[in-house]
Amino acid sequence: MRAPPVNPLPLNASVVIGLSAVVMAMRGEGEAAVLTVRAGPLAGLPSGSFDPVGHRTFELALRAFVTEQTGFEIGYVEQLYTFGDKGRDAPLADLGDGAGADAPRIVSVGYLALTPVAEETDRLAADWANWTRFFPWEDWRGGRPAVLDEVIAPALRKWAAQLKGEAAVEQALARARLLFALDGAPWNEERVLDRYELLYEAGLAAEAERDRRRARGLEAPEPAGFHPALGEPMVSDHRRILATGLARLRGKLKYRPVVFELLGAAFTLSDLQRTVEAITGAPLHKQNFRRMVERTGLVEGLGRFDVETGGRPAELFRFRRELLSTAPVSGLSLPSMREG
Amino acid sequence: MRAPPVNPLPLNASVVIGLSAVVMAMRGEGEAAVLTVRAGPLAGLPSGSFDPVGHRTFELALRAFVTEQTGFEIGYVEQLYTFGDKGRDAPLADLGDGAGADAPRIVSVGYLALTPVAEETDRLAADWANWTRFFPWEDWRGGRPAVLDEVIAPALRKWAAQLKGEAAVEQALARARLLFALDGAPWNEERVLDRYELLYEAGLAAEAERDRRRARGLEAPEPAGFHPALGEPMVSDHRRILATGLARLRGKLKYRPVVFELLGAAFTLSDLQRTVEAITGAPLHKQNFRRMVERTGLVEGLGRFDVETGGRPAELFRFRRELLSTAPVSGLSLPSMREG
DNA sequence: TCAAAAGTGTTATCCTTACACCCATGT
DNA sequence: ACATGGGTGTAAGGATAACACTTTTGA
Repeated sequence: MRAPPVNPLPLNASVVIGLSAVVMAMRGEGEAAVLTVRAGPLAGLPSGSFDPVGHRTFELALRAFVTEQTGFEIGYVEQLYTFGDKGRDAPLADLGDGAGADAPRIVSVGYLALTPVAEETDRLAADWANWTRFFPWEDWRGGRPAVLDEVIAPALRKWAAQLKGEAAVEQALARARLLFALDGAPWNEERVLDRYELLYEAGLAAEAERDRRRARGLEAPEPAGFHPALGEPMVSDHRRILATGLARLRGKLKYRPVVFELLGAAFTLSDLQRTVEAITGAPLHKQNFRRMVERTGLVEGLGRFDVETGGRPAELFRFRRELLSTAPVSGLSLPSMREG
Repeated sequence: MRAPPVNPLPLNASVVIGLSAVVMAMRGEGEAAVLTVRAGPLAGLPSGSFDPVGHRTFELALRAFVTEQTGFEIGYVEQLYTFGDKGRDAPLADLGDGAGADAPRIVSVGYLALTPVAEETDRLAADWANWTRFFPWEDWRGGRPAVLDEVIAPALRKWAAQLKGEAAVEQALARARLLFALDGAPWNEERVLDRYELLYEAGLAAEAERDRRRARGLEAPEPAGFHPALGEPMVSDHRRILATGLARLRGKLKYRPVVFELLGAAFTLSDLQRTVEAITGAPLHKQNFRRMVERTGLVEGLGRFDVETGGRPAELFRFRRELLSTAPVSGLSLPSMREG
C-alpha cells in the first residue's frame, strides 16, 4: 500500500518559474512609488527566471534580480501569490513566443518588498513610478475619483449588458457595484486585485486584448496607446502582481507594523500619516490618527524637531523596532473620515 | 533598449510543481479533521504534480488530485503559499531520491479547501485525521496544554543554549518565548507556521532529521517513531503546508465569513461556536459569542429546532449566503475568555 | 426534581468618531 | 498679525468582557 499515487511525471514538458518583485518606497511628499524597469514601450517589474540548479531559495534569487536590474538592495520581502493559469503567462520577449506548442509553461511568483525612501538610480532602464499611474481609480485622497463614474461605471455596465443570460448580467452588475462602489455601495480599499481582474475580464485592461491575440497565435505587440482612466498597462502579468502587492500592503498595514519599513530612522507623525494615506489611498482624520499611533506605543518621541515643515516644528519619532522581538505587535487601525 | 534583461534560461534543469491540499471539515462534536492519504508509515495530504501541458490551471489540477485520491469533491479553495527552498522538498518515493544531482527541483504549492461535514470514505488509503494529532500544542480548548511547559519549553531552551554566540542564544530564547507563550507571554493562535518552523529548526520536528540525512545523501526512511508531544510527522513538507493552512484559516475567520463553508445548510449557534473553537483551538465566551453573531447579521433563524441537544432544543440557523454578492461582509470577531 | 444546554439582561470599561480649541514657527 | 501646520481636551455612541439570571427539554 504505497500511496499517494502521484500521476506520472511529465518529464518532456518544461516549466519556468518567473519571479517578480513589487518594490515600494515613498518619494517626496505623499507619493508611494514602485520600482520599474523599462521594457520597450511599457514598464515592468524587476524580474527573472528561477534557476533550479543555481538558486537555493526563491527569495535569494529575487534579491539578486532586483539588484542586477535596478542597483537597489531590498530589505523587507514577503511572497504574494503564485499565478499558474494559462493565457496570462505572456512570456517576455527573450523567452520566445507563447504560441508555440513546445514553449515552456510559465508560472509566476510575485513578491512584495519595502524599502525606506526611493533614491534615484543611475540605471537607465530602472525608474520609480507612482502606483497611481497604473490604478488611477484606487486613489481616493482627493475624494471619489471622477474616472469611476465617468469612464469605468459606464464601460462595465455596457460589458455586463452584452453577456448572455439574465443571471450572468445581474451577477456582473452586482460585482461591479460592490467592487467599484457604485450606486452608494461602500468602497473597500483592499480589493485592488479583484477590481483589476474585473477590468481585465471585461476587456478594459489593455493587457486583455494583447493576451487574447496571443492565445489565438496572432502577432501581439505590447499595447502602446491606452485610456488614461483605465491605467497604464504593464509587461506580462506584472500589473496583476502589482495589484496583488498593493492589496496585500493595504490589508497588512492594519495588523502588522509594516509601514515603518517605508520610513527612515526618524520621521514626523505627519510623515507617517502621509505614508499610510499614500498606500491606502484614503485621507485620514489627523487628530484621531495621532491618538491612535500613541495608543499603540509603536513609536517614541526623540525630543528633536523638524523645522522644515512650514508651520510649527514637528517632533521627530522613531519606530520601536525592539518590540518586534519582545512583545506581540499589531499594526495601525485606521481612523476613517467622512468629511475632508 | 530591451529590458528586463532576464538571465539565461536554465533549459537543461527541470522543475516539478507539486500541488497539495489541506482539506478541512468538521467531524462529530467539535473535531476539525483534515483529509489525509496514507503513504507508508506516515500520513500525507492529497497531492500530485502539475502537468504543464495537460492542466489549464493549478486549481483544476488540484481538484482532480483530491477526487482521484480520496473520492471527495471539494468546494471552497484558496491558495496558501509556494515553497521553493532546497532541502525541504523531500520528494515522494515515486519520484526518485532527492540526493541525485539530476533529480528535478520540487516546488510545492499548498492550497486550503473547506467542505461541510466529513463523510467517511471508502478509499482504503484516504482518511480524516484530527489536526491536533499533528499539532498538539495548538489546542488550548482545555486550557494551556501541558506539553508546552513539560516538553517543548525545556527542549527549546536546551537547543537555544548550545547555539554559538550570546546574541544568537538570546534571540532564540526570545523567539521561543514569544511564539510558545512562555514566561507569561500571551498566546497568538495565528502563528501556527512560525511555531512549527521553530520546532523544525530546533530539530524537534521529526521531519528535520529525515531532511538532514537526505541532504547528506544518506538513506533516510520516513520517520516511524516520534515524541507524541511534538506531533505526528507527515510525508514530504506536508506538515508545513498543514501549518500554513491552519494559520490562514485562523486568521481569515476574523475578517471573512469562511466558517460557514464548514457547516451544513442548517446549524445551531452551538454548532457554529464549536466549529470556531475547533479551528482556533481556544474556548469562547458563549453569551458574548451569540451576541456578536447576532450583530453581524450573517445568520438567520429558521424557526426550526434541533431536539437532539440533550437540553433545551436549540434553534436552527442558516448562513445568509446572498450577502456575499450584495454587501461587503466581514467575519466573526472572537470574544475571548480569561476563565473557562 | 435535577442536570444540561439554550438563551436573556445588565453593567463597567474601552475604543471610535467627532467636535472645538490652543501652540509654535515663518513671512 | 496671520497663515500654516503641529498638537491637546472632551464628550457621545458603540463594542467588549464580565457578571448573574431565566427557559426548556430529557432522564
